[in-house]
Order: sequence, then C-alpha cells, then structure tokens
Amino acid sequence: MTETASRARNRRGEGGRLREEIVAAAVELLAETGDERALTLRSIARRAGIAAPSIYPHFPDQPAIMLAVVGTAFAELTEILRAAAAEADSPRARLEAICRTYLAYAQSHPERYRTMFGGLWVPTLESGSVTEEDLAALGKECMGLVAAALAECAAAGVSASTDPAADAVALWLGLHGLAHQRAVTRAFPWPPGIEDRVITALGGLD
Amino acid sequence: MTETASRARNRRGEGGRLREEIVAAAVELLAETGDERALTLRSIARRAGIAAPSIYPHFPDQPAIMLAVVGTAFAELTEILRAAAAEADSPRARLEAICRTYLAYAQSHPERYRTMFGGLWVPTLESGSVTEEDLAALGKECMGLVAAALAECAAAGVSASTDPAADAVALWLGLHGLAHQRAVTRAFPWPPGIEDRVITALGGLD
DNA sequence: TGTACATCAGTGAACGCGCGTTCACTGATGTAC
DNA sequence: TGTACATCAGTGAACGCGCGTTCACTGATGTAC
Repeated sequence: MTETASRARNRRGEGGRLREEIVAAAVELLAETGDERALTLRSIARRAGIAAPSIYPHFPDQPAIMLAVVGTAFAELTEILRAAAAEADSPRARLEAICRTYLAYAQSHPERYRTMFGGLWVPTLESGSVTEEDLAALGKECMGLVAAALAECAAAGVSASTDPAADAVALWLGLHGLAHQRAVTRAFPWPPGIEDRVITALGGLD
Repeated sequence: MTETASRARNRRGEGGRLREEIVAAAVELLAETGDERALTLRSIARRAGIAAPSIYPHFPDQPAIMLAVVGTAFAELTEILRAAAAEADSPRARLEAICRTYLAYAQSHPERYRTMFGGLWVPTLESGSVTEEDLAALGKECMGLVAAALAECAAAGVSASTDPAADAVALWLGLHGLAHQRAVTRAFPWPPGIEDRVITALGGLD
C-alpha cells in the first residue's frame, strides 16, 4: 500500500540491478500478505517503488517473476541444507539434521514453501533467466542431499534401507506432507513427536 | 466461455435448488480449468447459466462457494474410503484399501485435491451453511478411518505400531505428501513401488 | 579539456477488460378470500 | 370456482476498481571526436 518514496535511478550500465530489486519486492510482499495472489505486476512494482511498465525490460510477465522467486527460494533452501549437513559429524546426525532443517525452513517461511511446492502458478514454458529446468535441477539437488545422507546411513548400518535412492523419495514425501500441511493449516491435532515418527519410520532408523 | 442456454427457472419454493447447481458449476469449472483462480463469481454464474447477482441469495461471496465445494469433496472422499474399507476382509487388506483408494482419488481429481488441501482460499470465518468446523469434522473423519484401520492392524499383530492414533497421522502425512506432489507436478522421477514404500514403512507393516 | 550525441533507465498517461457488487425491476405462481 | 395479490426466483444495467499492457516520452550519463 505505502509506496516506497522516490527511489534513486540506477547508474548507466547497472540497470540489471532492478531485476534483483523486483524479486526482493515480490518476496517481501509474499511474506507480508501470505498470499500468492497478492503478487500482481502492479503491486510488485508499487512495492519496488517503480512504475509498472518498468518491469517489462526485466521480466516478460508475472509468472516469470514467480519463477525467479521460487528459484531463489530453492537455492536458499539447498544452501541451508548443505550447511546443516556439513555441521553434523555422523551419518545419522547428518540425515536427521537435513530432515529437521528442511522442516524448520518450511515452518518459518510457510508462504514461501507453499509457493515453491504449490504448483499452478506454473508458467507455460518460459524463456526467462530462471527456467523450469533450473528449478527441476534445484529440486533434484535438495532430494540428492537427502538421498546421499540416507545412503550413507545405510552403508553405515544405521538405516535398514536396501534401496536408499528410492527410499529417499519416500522419506522426502513424508517430510513434504508434514511441511505442507503445517504451512497450510493453523489448527491441526498434531501428536507429540510427529517429526520423529516420520523421519524414523521412513528413514528405516532404530 | 460458452453460456449454457436459457435454463428453466425453479418453481416457487424450490429456489434452494440453485444452490446445488452453483456448487456443481464450480466443481465442473474447477475440473476443466484445473485452476482455482478461474472460479470467479461471474465465471461460476456463467457456467450455471444464471446472472451473476443470482448467486447472492445463496452465497455471501466467492469463498463461501469454495467452502461448499471443498465440503462436498470431503464428504465424497469419506464415503469412497468407507466403501473401500467395507469391502476388504482383513485388517491389513482394509488398511491398504483405504490408503490406495485415498491415493487414487487424489490422482483422478488432482485439481480437487489441491483445492481441498491447498489452503489459502481460506475464508475469514464464514457464516455459510458449510462452516470451517464442518470441514474440520470431515477431515477428522477421513483421518479416523485411517486410524481405525491401523489400530485394527496393530491389534491383530499385523502392524508394529504401538501408538496407532499418532502413527496414523504420520501415515496420512506420507499419503498426503505423495498425493499432493502428484497433483502438482507433471514430471517427477517416481521410483517404482513408491506407494508401497510409503504405506509399508509408515504403517509399520511386514 | 570541451562538447555533441547516442543510449540507457525509467516514467506517466491511457486503453480495454473482467471483476464484485448495487439497484430497481419483472414475470410467474401459489394462496387468501 | 374465480380472482386479486403477495411473494418468490431471478434479471439487466450500471458503478467503480485494479489489473496487464501499449505508447510516446524524459532526463541523466557515458563516450566519440
């Protein structure tokens, strides 16, 4: 609503900076409203303190901005997971750290998580700078971290999994189900230790 | 787009029928477009073959219609699950039937499933004829079916679960993660037997 | 060092559209007398 | 049995709004000479 007061124009040759500012404005707006539908071209422009048409040199349309937002979020999540994995000092600790960090990320940014995995904003094959292949790659990278940790556990005899690559998908589905349901509802009769139940059962631990 | 040609006005005293027609129109529109956002008051009215203002005597606003759509869908799913459970002739068969029927429902109506669990269309405490409490009750009923089947399995020694009520939530989360991800993406590297992996691990089976 | 100019970064007004919502209305039909 | 009338079911026109998108533009700034 409140327009950011007259922003300084970028210097010549640095016009590309506005691209990042647009994505940042979209992320902020998403966090504040919690509603993907509030991210219109005009509302994002208002938030960024620019005129609506100024978006066009940077994005062909609104879905392209969403794609960039989701791309950024995936890269961020991947980085956080990688850092969490690096700090753990045993296979099992690593797997648990990854799972819990994943769940914590979703819980602290529910609106972002919903947008990342909610589908449906799906653009029709864009030619933007973040492509659907990039997204799939980022998703695969997250999944790869889970798979690697589970494989390590299996190799160390900590997990009963005999097919870590496939079981990692099942484990991720459990995490996703929990993360998504939490991101979507305010009240839900969560039993105590629900995270452990999911991680332990699907990780083949204990 | 195509307007249904001149529909016959309901007879006196039967105006309430239009309510069902509106919900049915919304469900059709959702199935065809696959996009919740396409369900505007006007588009639903067009689909139902009525003038837009004719909706108001039946629903206060668009979210109220969504609530009715979701309510109907939940009731339908619950009924299907109950029927599937009734046909199975052992605890384990019953649990598996419920799980697989749940997944099949989501797979054959992805757009409906997304709407049921997607959140965010969430109305601000309506006073419509389908309330949020009704919805919560319907959700609880679905969950109850899973929980009962799991408890039965545990009692029969078929499942290793020692806390069926809590483990049922974990099992449902796994089903939901799978159902939702399938409802949202076209391409995903599903490993073979992913349903079994989820059901077996979270059900404490084998 | 000075200056003309091309280019870059972004603007402001305008358009047509579909939306939600309001209002006064219409015509069929059941009902009271 | 006949008829006046209240009510019901739904209409059609109109409104103001925010949206996406277009267009011609402006003014600062780096660069070629």
